[in-house]
Amino acid sequence: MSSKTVDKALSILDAFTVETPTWGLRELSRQIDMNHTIVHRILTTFEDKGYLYCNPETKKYELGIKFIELNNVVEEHLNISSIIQPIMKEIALKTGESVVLTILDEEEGVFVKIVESEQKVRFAESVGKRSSLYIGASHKVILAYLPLEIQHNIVDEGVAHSAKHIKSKETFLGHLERVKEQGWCYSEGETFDDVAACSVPLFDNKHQILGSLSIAGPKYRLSQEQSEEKLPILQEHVKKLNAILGKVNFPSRRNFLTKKFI
Amino acid sequence: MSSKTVDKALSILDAFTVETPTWGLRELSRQIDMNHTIVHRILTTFEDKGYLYCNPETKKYELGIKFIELNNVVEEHLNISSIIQPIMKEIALKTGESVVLTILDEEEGVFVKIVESEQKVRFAESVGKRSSLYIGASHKVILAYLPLEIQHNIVDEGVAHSAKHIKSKETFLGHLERVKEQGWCYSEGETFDDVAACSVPLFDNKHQILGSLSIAGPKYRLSQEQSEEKLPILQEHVKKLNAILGKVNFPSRRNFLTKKFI
DNA sequence: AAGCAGTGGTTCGATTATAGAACCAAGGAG
DNA sequence: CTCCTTGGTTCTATAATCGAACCACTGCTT
Repeated sequence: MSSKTVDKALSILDAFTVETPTWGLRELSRQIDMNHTIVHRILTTFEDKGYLYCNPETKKYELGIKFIELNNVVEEHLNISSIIQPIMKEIALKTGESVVLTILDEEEGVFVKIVESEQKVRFAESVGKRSSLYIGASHKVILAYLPLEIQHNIVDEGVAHSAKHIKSKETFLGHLERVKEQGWCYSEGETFDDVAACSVPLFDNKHQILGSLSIAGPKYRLSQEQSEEKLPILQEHVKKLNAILGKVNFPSRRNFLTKKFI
Repeated sequence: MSSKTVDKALSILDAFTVETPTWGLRELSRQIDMNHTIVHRILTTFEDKGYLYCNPETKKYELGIKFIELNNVVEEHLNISSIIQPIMKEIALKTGESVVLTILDEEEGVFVKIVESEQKVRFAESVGKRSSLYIGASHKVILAYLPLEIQHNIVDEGVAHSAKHIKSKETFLGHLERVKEQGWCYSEGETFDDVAACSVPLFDNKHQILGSLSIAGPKYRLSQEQSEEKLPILQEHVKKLNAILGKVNFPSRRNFLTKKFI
């Protein structure tokens, strides 16, 4: 049993996105189809607690600095800035490309950290981006190490959305099989047009997939051949990283696996 | 009027800190003195909504990847990665020291972004750190531009906490006055032992203080003389930044000012 | 192996916080 | 001035919450 009130409160929070970062009271209550009284009460509660900020001039609400603090709690707990980011920086330096850390969160992949190369291609704004596992090398390499049943479900979902890079369910599942065999995945223009990526898997201490590390750059600089040249650098560092992740008990987020089958 | 239930839910969230990032059910309900039933209901609601993750082995709860997403919404809205961070990188490159962005949030200062120098001094884990305005150059330079009444309150607070760098209220207020006159603040070993910093103020489009930008490094490398040599670089870039912030209408977080006096 | 103390989690009736229509006051737009 | 929309408040029927008592399980001690 879960709390109706808190559930509503979190639905309200969910409305604050990169696309719509500020909301007026009436506007928001219309959007989520709730009485404005309750939206008002919840918004002021968030504000009192420092979770939202209400601009006194526009009377519009936006997410508070609190979320920068909470983000840090998560990053520290996942050892991102202490362990993972230094390795990402090294890879970025040696390959000259941006490095992306993707984490499996329930049935989706989230870009959790991006270390940009010196070259002027901006990815940083994609941190926090969440998407389904059938699209992009960073996500597909994760999918390749998940149970077949999950793969079927997610590929079905991709087919239903008529993803242009999926020719047929069978060929795509075969592709995933090869990805798992070779231990890496390359893709071009799937998540972003003109961007290519090469990804390798990350595992926890029980050898379960928990995410991926990718190098990403513009297509013209990161063809399949070029990325295969840089692959050994990526693999070498990820080997180190996986050895560490196997010890520190990185908290993987894969409850959907256990829950689905109970 | 604010929602009792949501208020409780947020108090529960507040328990998840860098120091105590995971909680068991009973443990947490004892800590915040709430019946474990209600804590359980709220925790599962957060979990259902992806805000918390429950480790199926330890049965302990921790903050979810969701907060990385919400952090990004805030950072994008504040133009941090698009506008501020590039300028911070340039300053870090030219001065060779780490650069810290501090934002005034209600009556406290929060380290919002840190760009580290190549030198091996780690600050990144301090992102999200929140503290009172009487300590550290980054915070004091903000305080210096706040109304005198606020300065009095906060310095009183510092005296009450017997902060070792405050000799007397009067000399400290005089110090703040000089900081405001000269437009920058230097400090040594206040926020962290062995760390010195030099800070300049950031203003919004109505010339109200909204934060500060600092260079920070180990004392031995950043004496007052050395930091004054690097000050022009900092000032030059912050001048550019302030010109931009004056246009983009950076959402300042200073409601305590307006609210206090109504 | 029985007993105990600790977990996480659930049930259900009494209690209490919430929901939402109706209401202000204020600010544009015409 | 009127109309419309805004943020915000009031008040009571109603529905969600509270919390004692409960279960099942685990690990420790006797």
